Amino acid sequence: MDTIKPIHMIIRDYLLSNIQSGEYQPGGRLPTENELTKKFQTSRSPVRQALDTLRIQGVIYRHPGRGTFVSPNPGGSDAWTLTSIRDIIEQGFQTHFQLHDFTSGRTSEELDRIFRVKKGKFTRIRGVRLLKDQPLYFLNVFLPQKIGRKLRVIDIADCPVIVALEKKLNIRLKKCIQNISATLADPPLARILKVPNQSPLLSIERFYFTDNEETIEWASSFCRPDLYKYRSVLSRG
Amino acid sequence: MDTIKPIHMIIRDYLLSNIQSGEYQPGGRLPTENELTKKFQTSRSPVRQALDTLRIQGVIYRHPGRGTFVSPNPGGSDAWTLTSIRDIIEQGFQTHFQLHDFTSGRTSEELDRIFRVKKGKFTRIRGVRLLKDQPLYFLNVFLPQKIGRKLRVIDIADCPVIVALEKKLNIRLKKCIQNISATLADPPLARILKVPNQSPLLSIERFYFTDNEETIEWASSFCRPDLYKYRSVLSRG
DNA sequence: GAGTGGTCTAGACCACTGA
DNA sequence: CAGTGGTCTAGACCACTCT
Repeated sequence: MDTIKPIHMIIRDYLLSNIQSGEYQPGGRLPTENELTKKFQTSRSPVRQALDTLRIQGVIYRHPGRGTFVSPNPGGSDAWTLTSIRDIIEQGFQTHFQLHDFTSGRTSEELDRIFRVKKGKFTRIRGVRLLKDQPLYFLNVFLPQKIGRKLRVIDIADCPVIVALEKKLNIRLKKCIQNISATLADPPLARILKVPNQSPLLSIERFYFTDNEETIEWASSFCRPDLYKYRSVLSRG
Repeated sequence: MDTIKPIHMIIRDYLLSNIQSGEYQPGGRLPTENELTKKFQTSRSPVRQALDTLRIQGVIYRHPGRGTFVSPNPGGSDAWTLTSIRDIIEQGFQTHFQLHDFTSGRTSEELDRIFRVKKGKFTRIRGVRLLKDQPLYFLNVFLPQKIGRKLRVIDIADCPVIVALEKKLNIRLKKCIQNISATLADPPLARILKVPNQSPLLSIERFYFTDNEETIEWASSFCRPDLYKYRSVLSRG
């Protein structure tokens, strides 16, 4: 926490926490821009910036002449809504990670290609993420070894890997690209996830980037489709 | 086209088309805010609004002090990047739809729940979307019958259903919520998609909403994971 | 008519990067 | 140092909605 938070983020977080707490009900009306400028003693710009962020994430919707409203069903059902890196982090804190192994010194041409290096060495972290002792997904994370060796098992025991990178090593993740596909559970995966052999699995691959578009982490996960549904919101460009 | 396009959309489309045409190369630098304000004879606000939109969609990234750059690999590989409703529409135009059937008068309690009505009647459209004669996914669309009966087969022959709704019926779609999961191909689906029985399929369910958060269309699709990969971009909230 | 959000103007100060 | 993007101010006009 070396920098102060801009006003638009303060307003965004204020609204978000009031929506999550139920202060503003789904379908209910939010304060108008005018009211927010008065409440936070600011101008329209930061207020609109906060509201734009929430609208893009599908949290609210707005209608000229009528007002701003909370979108129905923000996360009510069993689906995980992931619209920003914040959501991935929050998901990590709401679930529990069971570490399988944590090894260093691995090499592969595929990893060289992903991280755009030559004959690199990498650290691999594998484990299962659980919700109430139910396995949600199997996770397979690769980091450049020069970064991975600075991490200890204790660092990733109670927080997501990306949070450990940010807090311990002060690496700021700026962007994440996801590829989503479907696959079948082979016998080891089936055993780990407690599903029948040859079950369908949701396969999510994530590339994490820093400020400079450097790839800093590659994660591949295999999710139980009955327990883990992926939800996203698209709006008008 | 009854309304004029705001400046920020003009700028956004200008940049987008120059990126897609290769005028601005991946990793290359875009004009600065200052240059864009001069080029379009406008102030910073609409310029920033255009750039913010593109950044959220992962098309560009920005760095204080350095400039604005085109993100690498915007859609280069075989994955479909869907970050807005525009992308879904564009995907529809880049592929071909083979209609299977188009029926009206269907009822079901599940549909009543989805469209928040009581004992409603619905129109169902089913078919396959192809790329170069290869089946990408099987599509199953439901609309309220009062809307569906205004559509003719010809209306959806050469454009996506959502475009037909907008052009023919002047219904403006504002938001789309997607649920993504994985499932297995049953024999009929396997035959249609030309994959082995019990193959894994990516299952994408989409709810389309109007201005007023009214559900106007429900679409369920089953995608071949080898030909259809779903990609999305997450950024810092 | 009063209020809403959408758009836009014309300034300002800041931290940061590169030469 | 001049230039970049990030943030913010204090206005303005518009189309739309509600009553």
